[in-house]
Amino acid sequence: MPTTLADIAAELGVSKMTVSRTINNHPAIHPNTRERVLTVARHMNYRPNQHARALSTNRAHLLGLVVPDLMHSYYAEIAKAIEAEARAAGYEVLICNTEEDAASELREVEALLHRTDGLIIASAVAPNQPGAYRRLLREGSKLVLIDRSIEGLKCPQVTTDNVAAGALVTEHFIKLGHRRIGHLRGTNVSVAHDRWEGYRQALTQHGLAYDETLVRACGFFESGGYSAMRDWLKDGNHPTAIFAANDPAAIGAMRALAEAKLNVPRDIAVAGMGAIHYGDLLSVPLTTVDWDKTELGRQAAKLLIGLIETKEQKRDADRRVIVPPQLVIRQSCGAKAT
Amino acid sequence: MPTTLADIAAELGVSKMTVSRTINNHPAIHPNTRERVLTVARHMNYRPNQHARALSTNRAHLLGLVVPDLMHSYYAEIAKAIEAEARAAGYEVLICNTEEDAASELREVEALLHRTDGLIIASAVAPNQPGAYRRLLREGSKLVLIDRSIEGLKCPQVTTDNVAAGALVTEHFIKLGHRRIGHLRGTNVSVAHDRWEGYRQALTQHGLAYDETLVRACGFFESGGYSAMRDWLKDGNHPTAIFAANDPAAIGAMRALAEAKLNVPRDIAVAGMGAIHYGDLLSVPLTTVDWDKTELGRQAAKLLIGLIETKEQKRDADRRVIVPPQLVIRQSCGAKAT
DNA sequence: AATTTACTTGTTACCGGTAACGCTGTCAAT
DNA sequence: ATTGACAGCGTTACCGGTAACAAGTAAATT
Repeated sequence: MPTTLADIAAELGVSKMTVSRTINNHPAIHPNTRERVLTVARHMNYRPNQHARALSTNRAHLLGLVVPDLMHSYYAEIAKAIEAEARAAGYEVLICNTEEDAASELREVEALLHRTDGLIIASAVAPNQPGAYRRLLREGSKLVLIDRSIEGLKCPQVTTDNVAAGALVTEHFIKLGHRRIGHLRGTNVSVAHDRWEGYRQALTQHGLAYDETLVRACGFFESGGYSAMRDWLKDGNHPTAIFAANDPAAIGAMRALAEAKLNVPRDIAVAGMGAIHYGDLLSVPLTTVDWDKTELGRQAAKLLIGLIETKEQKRDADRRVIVPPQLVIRQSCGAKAT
Repeated sequence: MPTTLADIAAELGVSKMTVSRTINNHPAIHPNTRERVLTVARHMNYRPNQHARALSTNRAHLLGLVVPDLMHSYYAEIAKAIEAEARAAGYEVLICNTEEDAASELREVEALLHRTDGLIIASAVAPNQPGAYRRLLREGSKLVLIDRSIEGLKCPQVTTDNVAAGALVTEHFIKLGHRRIGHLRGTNVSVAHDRWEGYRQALTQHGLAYDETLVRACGFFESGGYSAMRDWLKDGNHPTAIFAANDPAAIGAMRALAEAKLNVPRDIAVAGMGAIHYGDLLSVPLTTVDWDKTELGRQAAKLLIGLIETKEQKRDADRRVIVPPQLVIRQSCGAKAT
């Protein structure tokens, strides 16, 4: 059985409170006492019981992180940054992988809320369904949305500018001379909508008509990009350039193209989004849009910890943080070397 | 304030215990009562306080996972498998990233042990320093080692056969006609030792002398592989084939080779280990050794949960699980297409 | 009818901490 | 000498659950 405060107190003939105060660096403790307590605590190998502490203080020093795909280096990088930031502030991080499933996400979120002090969520929930999260926020849960936003939610949200990101890619294709630019859309979440919006804006701005037949859904996984592209090739009438929902989808699309013996970028140009790890080392280095994922994670962690540790609702309560997106030109788009 | 058992009990005019028993599916509850309790619980949006429960039962339903590099798809895949397995058994997973730093690993492990029911560790601690973990085990901590083993520790360990894996790669190079096969070694952990051992065994078995000058340390990160290879090229007298500590290191080495305008595999053949995600899509697809990481994670989670949930020390207490390694031949080794 | 048995519910204490308040003793100010 | 302030430490109650035991009631047995 591990040592408790009471054990130390008994050993020294003082009260539990004295020991507790010492452990928590309370000022009203005599240096001599402090010394004696700390010595015995160390000697008895004392470690505070976090559950008891959490029960008492209603503070677990635990953050929850909910991501749709831990295997995607994008979220792994975010997770790593959050973990580092949290640890520095004395928090641990509980990670939950949802595989883009909104239903299981909501179930997990409910479970996590009751053992953590707050959650950082990259949500798979449709942005026009803020109901569940609105209720949680009303009940006082501390939430921060990361990567994907949900409108009308009074909580901090940390994202990139996905409209700009989508426009960046589309514009780049236009400048390279493409006129039939296709878009593989993600699922029904903000980033997919925004990237699609950016795509349309760029087309319009450059005098190109938006053509519905050039947009297909593919989700955010490689498998989705692969099957969407394969079907498109089978159906015929495919575009000369593909802007995919994200890098895994782009890689899936390129796999379908390779199988069809089509050359990227000569036959079809491809670009993704999110700057996956090793995207530069692929057989056809992937043109994409990058933004500072570490910053994303760091900001989210900071905001959440701020929400937790400040009593009054500060102006951070529904702060929006936007990290700027940046076009990364590599070979898959067919641009001459930069 | 969230609803508690007492709130529900008061609402219904029953005791807390009746509510508690209902929530925990205790059999001795009248169906009518159960129904009434559950209805009110749902209506009042009740969620059990996990800290209180943990304090009472000394069971947190939380597992800790300690990995050296979350950005490495290898560990992300393991983490994902563990998380799925744990969730299915009613556990959540707390993830800690150590960046291969043994000191911070031990610090974190201490902290995690007091809020989890047990840990799964891919340890960066040297295998001949089992002291810290031996003490924890003696104190009754539930530990399972994954990926990397530490000898003489009475806890389950789940790994692949790294000696065989190292031999597989080395033998493959030998069969391709290489005589000067170099090895980039990882850090001072079991897998690095074992892969090195397999390398030496294969050399000896095929009548090749082990040459110390053909082995250099590079750690387990891409950066280490890069700088080790770059230095080697600068120093001259490099081998015709490189067996790297793991896939990131192999990728780093290939980057150094590319910078030196050397062709892989024509000028130097390369192989890694661990089958990183997208290793097949690199500009030079990476020859590597693969094993079932999902199985690795699943087994580790099962064993840990077994340790936690069974009272007596079962024979699982120091079970070894070995998943078989398998050579994956791609282009970086220079073999003709398979 | 008396006793046993099974089923259902309640009581009490405790898990290991912490908050809030109270008590004692010392020392400076009046 | 009295008072007040303050430092240092203790008491009590409570956080929200659960284990262990007790007890009441209805059905079954003798």
